[in-house]
Amino acid sequence: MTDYATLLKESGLKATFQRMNILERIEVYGHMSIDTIYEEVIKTHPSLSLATVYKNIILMVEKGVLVEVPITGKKPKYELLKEDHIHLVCTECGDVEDKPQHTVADELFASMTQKENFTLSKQQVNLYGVCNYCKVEEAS
Amino acid sequence: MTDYATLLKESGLKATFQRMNILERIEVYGHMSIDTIYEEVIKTHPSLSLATVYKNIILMVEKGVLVEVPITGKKPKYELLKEDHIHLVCTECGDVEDKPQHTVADELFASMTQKENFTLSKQQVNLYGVCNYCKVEEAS
DNA sequence: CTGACTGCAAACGTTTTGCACGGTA
DNA sequence: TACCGTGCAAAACGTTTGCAGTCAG
Repeated sequence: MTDYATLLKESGLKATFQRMNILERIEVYGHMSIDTIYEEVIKTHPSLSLATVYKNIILMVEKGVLVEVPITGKKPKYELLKEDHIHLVCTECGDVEDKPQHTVADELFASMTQKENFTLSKQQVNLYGVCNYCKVEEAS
Repeated sequence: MTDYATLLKESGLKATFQRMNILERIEVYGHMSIDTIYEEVIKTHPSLSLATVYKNIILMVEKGVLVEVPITGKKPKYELLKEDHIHLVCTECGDVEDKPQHTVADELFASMTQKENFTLSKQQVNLYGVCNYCKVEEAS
């Protein structure tokens, strides 16, 4: 459980209830779209405005509190900035799974950064495929 | 230089001038957004409608002629379906670079597919970072 | 010739904006 | 108290849709 108030203040943002609720919901769910964040937070904070969600997501991405995860054919999702990990993004359901940094992945990063002259940001290594749940669904 | 007419017909689509122009521009540029496709094609085909571009991109992605490449914080780009490769996506300028399939990457795919029960589609391995051009820009 | 495709214009949903009010520090 | 942040409603924007006319096969 993160101290959202401190996190926000360290990023130069005021610790409002709206922002802390947004961060708390994202931490619980892992990865959320704007819509889902809004729908979740109004359950406990019904006066929340969708415009406020938009403004805050943009702001918190700029400040590096949140990270945007793009999804093929769908709206992007947002997660808290956390330690390096790989995203497995399901092309069927859009679900995002975090996987710990992998030694093979490290080699790939080193190779790309050195040989290809392209500095990889490890927070954004997104591999697209079909998750286990959707594989089972497809078979039926 | 691909035979776009045959490619389209094999996918069950009529080979219209609009579609062939769209495919030709995408092949030349490598990766394009809807806007850029429209702006490019009207240069040689001024009566083209933006709605037609939307309809055709959606259709050709469905038919597997085109592949959508999601870009953090930007609109998606589209490329022709081609042999397996890795996408290096620049988080600064949004530019996409293709890199040939890498032996290290193959190991990563095998690992994810076997251990993690997640079937990777090799056409969609997108690594985000900062390209060489933007690195030079940032330094100034 | 016929169904698929196009272009237009309107409709739609999402995101952004401006502003008066309210809350944090 | 001062300013940042919120909520509202309107505006702007990107995308989709319906339809009448056109074209590829």
